[in-house]
Amino acid sequence: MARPKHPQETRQRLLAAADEVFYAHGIRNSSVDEVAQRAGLTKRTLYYHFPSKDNLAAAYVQQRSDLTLARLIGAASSVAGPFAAKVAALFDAVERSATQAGWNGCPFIRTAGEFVDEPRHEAVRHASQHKKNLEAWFQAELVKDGYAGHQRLARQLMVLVDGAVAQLLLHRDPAYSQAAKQAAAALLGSARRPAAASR
Amino acid sequence: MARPKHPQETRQRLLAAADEVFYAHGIRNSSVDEVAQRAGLTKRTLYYHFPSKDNLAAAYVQQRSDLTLARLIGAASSVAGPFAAKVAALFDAVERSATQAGWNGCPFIRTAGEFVDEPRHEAVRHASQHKKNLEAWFQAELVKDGYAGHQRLARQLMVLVDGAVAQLLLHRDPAYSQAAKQAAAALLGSARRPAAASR
DNA sequence: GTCTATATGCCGATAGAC
DNA sequence: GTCTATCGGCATATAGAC
Repeated sequence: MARPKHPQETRQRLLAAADEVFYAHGIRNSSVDEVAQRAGLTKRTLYYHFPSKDNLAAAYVQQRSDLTLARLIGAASSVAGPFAAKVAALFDAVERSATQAGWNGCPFIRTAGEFVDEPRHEAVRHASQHKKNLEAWFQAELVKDGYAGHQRLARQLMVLVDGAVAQLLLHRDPAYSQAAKQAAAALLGSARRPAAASR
Repeated sequence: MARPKHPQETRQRLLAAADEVFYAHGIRNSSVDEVAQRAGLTKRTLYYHFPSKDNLAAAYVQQRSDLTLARLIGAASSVAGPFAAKVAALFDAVERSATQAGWNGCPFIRTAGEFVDEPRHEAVRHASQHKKNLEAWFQAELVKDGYAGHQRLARQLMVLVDGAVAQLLLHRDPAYSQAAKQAAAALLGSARRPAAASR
């Protein structure tokens, strides 16, 4: 077995292994043995770096949230022009991920579903917070572009994104993300900026 | 322990118990002991009526699908007038369910998430089929009302329904189903019937 | 048809050596 | 810091009595 000298490296390796295993099979359906083995370590070492499986699961969701937010907002922000164009780019990024091998749905919705009988679980709280963070970014961009009804529009965009992901998981058919993208464009189009509408 | 004489009654009782237990905790996170105990029977009797836990899980999802479709389509159909009004009633029915104690999200999305590493599982197939059945009803109603683009509109309605349910599970806030209902109204309004638009 | 009792295996977490 | 070995519990599924 490999024996890294620096504890932070070992911790990161365990987190990377947890990400693969938990995302592939679900948290409750994975064992800490699987995670440790994937990291090339033993269970006992895992428990040296993490106090419990629940704590490891929470760290996994938190790390996923950071990476996912950076990827989604990055894909949207890489496009110049109005907010509607950025939203279209975000839906395209979602579709690209979802059509790749190994894609297994939204880890945050899946975590909320897995631990529906433990709503206070730290992993569930991180999952909810992730969605709130994306919604807050939507809202800030809508305000920046002068949209009226930014609160409702941001909620509708969240509904469209998560609805598209749910359908993609159920049917594995990109037609649903296309439909969601068009719905987002229609909603943003009909709720034009008041400044533009009054000119 | 109660000893019903008719096997069909016992089977139904086990199915009712499975519905409660599986929906409350998830399928993989429930034991057949829990289900049998909830039914007032023993595990051995459960295995007399069902060949395996997987088979029981599939029967649970199938039964949930029948009841859910009847309830949703019934709530929509109880409203007179155009299809848009029926859709609004459907979103209201979803919100009423979701704000009741014991509501734990969409069992079909949750099942697809739980068994994401077993996509051929019978329970997963029933869950996908359930969504396809609701989408087919949407499409038939859209055709009946003379909407153009009924295929895309039906997909968008599915995205909005499941997106609303996902947000309701994550945040337990009916503002998201309200937002989804308004988005559905806006999409149906801007995609008016070609007959009405050309008159 | 329903029961008690059990086979067999995996789980999360820990003891103690080095 | 990482290892080998193990504890106690619970899982699905089955044996055999009545």
